[in-house]
Amino acid sequence: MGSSQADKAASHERIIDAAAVQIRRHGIAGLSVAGLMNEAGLTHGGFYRHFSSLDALVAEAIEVALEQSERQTAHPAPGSGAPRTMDEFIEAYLSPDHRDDPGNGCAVAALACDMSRRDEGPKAPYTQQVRRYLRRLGSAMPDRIRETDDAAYLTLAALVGALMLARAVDDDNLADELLARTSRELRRLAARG
Amino acid sequence: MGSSQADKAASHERIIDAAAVQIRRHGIAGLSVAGLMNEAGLTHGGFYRHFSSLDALVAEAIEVALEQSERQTAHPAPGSGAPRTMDEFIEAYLSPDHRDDPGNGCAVAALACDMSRRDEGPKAPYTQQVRRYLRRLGSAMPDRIRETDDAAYLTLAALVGALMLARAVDDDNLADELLARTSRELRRLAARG
DNA sequence: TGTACATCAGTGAACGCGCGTTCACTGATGTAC
DNA sequence: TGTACATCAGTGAACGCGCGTTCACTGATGTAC
Repeated sequence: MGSSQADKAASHERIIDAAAVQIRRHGIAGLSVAGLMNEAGLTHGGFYRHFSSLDALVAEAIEVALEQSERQTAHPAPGSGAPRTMDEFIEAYLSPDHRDDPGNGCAVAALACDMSRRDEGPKAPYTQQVRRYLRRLGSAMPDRIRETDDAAYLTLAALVGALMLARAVDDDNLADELLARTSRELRRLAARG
Repeated sequence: MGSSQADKAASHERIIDAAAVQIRRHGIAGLSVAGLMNEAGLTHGGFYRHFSSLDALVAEAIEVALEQSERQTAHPAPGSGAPRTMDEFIEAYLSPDHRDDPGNGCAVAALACDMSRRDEGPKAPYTQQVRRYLRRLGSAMPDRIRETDDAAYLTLAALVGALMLARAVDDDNLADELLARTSRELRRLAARG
C-alpha cells in the first residue's frame, strides 16, 4: 500500500485539523494517537511518519487552533466585505452556537486551563493571541472610552469567562443567561450607555 | 501496623484535603491514587479503605473544593467581623496571590474547563456554586444598577475570565495587567463611575 | 517510452511503561468475656 | 482489670488495561537508466 507525496500532505493536514478541533473540544489530554489517526482514516502506526511524538503534534495543534480562531474572529464577517462591528463580534462570541461548538471556536477560551497547567513551550503563541485580542478590542472601542484600554481588558475577560462558564454549567437556562446578559452588558458598556 | 478510628478519620481528611487542592492546581486528570496517598503520608494500597474508586474521590474532592472556595470568598474578611465590601471582594479575587495559588482559590475558576468536558455528575454542585456567586454579586450591587442583574453576570464572567487568562499567559506583566485593569474597571462599574 | 529499483506512507503486531485496582498479609485497636 | 480474639487501616507485591512508541513488512510512487 503505497502513497504519493500529495496523499501524504493530505493525510498530514487531516491529522492536524482533527487535532486542532479535538484539542479545543476535549483538551490536550483528549488527544490520542489512535483516535486522531482513526479520524484521519488511518491506523496508528503511521503517525510517526508525520510527527516525532504526540507532544510535538500537541504543540503544532495548539498553534493551528489559535490561528484558526484568529482567522474566524478577526476578519470580516462571512459574505459581507465589511469589517465586523464591536457588537457583531460580541454577539457572535457569546452566541449559543459558539458555546456548543468549542472544537471550531475560540482557542483562547478553550485552552485557557490547559495553558495554565502547561509548561512554558506552547504558552508563547497563546499569549500572543491574547495580545492580539486585546489590541483588536481596544481599537474597536469608541474613542471616548479608549483613554486607558481598561475596557478592552474587561471585555476580553468577560467574553472568555462567560463562554467558559456557559459551557461548564449544568443548566441550559443559566448557560443562556450567562451569555445573553454578559453580551448585553458588554455592548451597553461599549456604547457607553 | 494497626490504626485507630481517629487515625482513619484523620487520614481520610488528609486525602480529601490534598485532593481538593490538587484538583484545583492540576485539574481532574492531575489526581492520582499514588500521588494523593503519598501526600497524605500513606501508601497507595490503603486508598480503597477510604474510597470505592478514584472517580468517587474525584466527585467528593470537587464538592469539597467548591465548599472551601465558597467559605473563603463568601464570608466576612478574616480578622474583622465586617462583611466584605464589593470592592474588597473584587480586589481579593483578582489579586496576584489568588492567581498564584489556584490550589487554595476559587474552584469555579479552577474547574471551569474540567466541568465543560465532564459528564453530568459533578456539574450539579458546580452549577449551584455559580448561582451562589451570582446571587451574592447581585445583592452587593448598588440599588440603582440592580434593576436587572446583568451587572452581576458581567462581573462574575470578568472575574473568572481575567483570573484564568492571567494564569494561562506567559508574560508576568500582561498577567498583572489583566488582573489590575479588569479589577479597576469592575470596581468603576460597581460604583457606576 | 519502458524497465528495474529504491523510497517511504501506511499497516498491524508487539513492546513497555504508568496507573488504577486487587489481594494476601501485618499488627495495633477495640470488644467480649 | 486482665485476657483472648476479631476487625480492619495500612502495606507492598502483583495484575491488567490503555496507550505511546517501535518495528518488520507491504506495495504504490517516483526516479535512474
